[in-house]
Amino acid sequence: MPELPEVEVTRQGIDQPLRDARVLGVRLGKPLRWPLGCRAQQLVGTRLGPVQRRGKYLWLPLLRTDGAAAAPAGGLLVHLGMSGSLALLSGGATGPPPPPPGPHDHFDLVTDRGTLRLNDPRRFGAVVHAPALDRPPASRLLARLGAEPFDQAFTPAAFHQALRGRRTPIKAVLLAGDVVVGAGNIYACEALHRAGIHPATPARRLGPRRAARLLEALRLTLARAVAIGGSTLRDFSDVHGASGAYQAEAAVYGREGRPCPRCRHPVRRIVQAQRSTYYCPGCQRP
DNA sequence: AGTTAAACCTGGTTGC
DNA sequence: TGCAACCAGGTTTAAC
Repeated sequence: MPELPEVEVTRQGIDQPLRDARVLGVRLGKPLRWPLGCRAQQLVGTRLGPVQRRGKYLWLPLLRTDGAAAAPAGGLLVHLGMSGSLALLSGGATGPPPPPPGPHDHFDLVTDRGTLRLNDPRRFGAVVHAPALDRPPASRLLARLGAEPFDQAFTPAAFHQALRGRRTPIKAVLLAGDVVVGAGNIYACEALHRAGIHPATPARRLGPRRAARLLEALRLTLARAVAIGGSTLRDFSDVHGASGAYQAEAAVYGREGRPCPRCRHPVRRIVQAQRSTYYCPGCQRP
């Protein structure tokens, strides 16, 4: 489920409501992809700092307040995997207690401003404690990530340069996330369609003009998705339970056999790197 | 070194 | 209706 837009929508939903929230407790459900990496009790009494996003990861900084001074207590690195979502529930001092956890609710962060609950049926997601973003295990998980797509320092020329020498299909390069992060299967397909580039094109065959066009298409696609709440295929919802709307305006993803909105050719499905790729053979060129 | 499979886990859909 | 096979938003790890 969650690609960059869904993660960013989630970040925006929890950042302000949980700013400075005091952690009152932690509840763990079934095991996620990796263990938490610290004792739950270690988090109690800390306060939440500004929630950040790196790629498809969220970073929830925790500060320990010792009298007047605020000492870093590390933070939580959260990944939503394929089927995860976060919900912000009432609780603590703000209202009625949160509903009891369901069978797929695997992590609760109970605070005085509500309970942050991770629901993840497939359990590919994770909540991992680290002393800092640039220290293990966070640094190890983030080490291979490419540029942030909205980083203006990541220029079309830099993107073009990063694609040189890679004969892997451009779709697979976008998915790998070691050049630029954020696109998963939906938005990789959509960005390539918007750019008019065939997904099987070897990355190194993209010249500076098409590379620039693809980066711009990726930015427009991701920004549009963030603006309308991301995509909800099945599991995803924002922290208030609302669904995204992008899936309704996808041009090719999940639309095999239906006409391309740009040129009316039937959308085709192929498999690349064990994933379905949707594209239009009429207006996406190798 | 660069690319490609296998693995993690659950649930919904499709087909016999 | 029952059941097997296949599919799904991601990423790490091991193997060609």
